[in-house]
Amino acid sequence: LNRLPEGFRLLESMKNQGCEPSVVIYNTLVHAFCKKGSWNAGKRVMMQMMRSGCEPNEVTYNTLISGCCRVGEIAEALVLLESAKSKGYVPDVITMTKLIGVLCDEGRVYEAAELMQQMEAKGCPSDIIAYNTLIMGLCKAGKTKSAHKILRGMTVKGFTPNAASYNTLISGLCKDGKIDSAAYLVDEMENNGCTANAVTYNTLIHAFCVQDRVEEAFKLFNRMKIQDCVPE
RNA sequence: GCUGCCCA
Repeated sequence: LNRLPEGFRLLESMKNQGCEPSVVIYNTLVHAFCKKGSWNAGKRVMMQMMRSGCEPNEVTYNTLISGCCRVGEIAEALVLLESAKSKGYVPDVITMTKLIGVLCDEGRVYEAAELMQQMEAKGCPSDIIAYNTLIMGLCKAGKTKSAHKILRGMTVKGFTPNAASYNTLISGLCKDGKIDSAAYLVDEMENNGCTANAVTYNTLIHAFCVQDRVEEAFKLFNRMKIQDCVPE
């Protein structure tokens, strides 16, 4: 990583020899900077590649947007998203999910939900993980009720909630002190063909213990053994 | 050449 200047020098000599660096080479440099946490250096590389007549592609944008998300630079990420869109690029679900997650972390859940709406409207299909990320954001914002609504809504859109979906909501409810609703969700998840796993039980057992409801914790512990789910 | 989710 301290050899980035060398990379630049190499780039220069390539150009001097009339060998134009490919997009992939530029992207590699952008990635190196982003991994280091300096998206702005990455952006400078992008500007340089444009100056040399090499158009950034989807990967360039995905890399830079991810780099911004990694350090919580939301404003810049959104700017990049716009310029990507203006070039007709559709960032992939993974990049979008990172943005959604980072927006949620900042408490900007509403914008996150909107972003997801937009991508679906664009025919860029979201997926379970994107939904789970949003559900988590809603839980963190204390909106467990909306989170539950989303979880039910995703079924309608053809996505089957998985264990992580339910675990996220269960965890959110527990942190909100609503252990009983959380425990009830286990039934709901199993009625929907989703098996409770070790994370599910861990979450609930921990929550019951914290509230000194040890007998109930034990009940779950036994149930988990009956389902031969490996305790951690 | 980029790559996202659940408890502790």
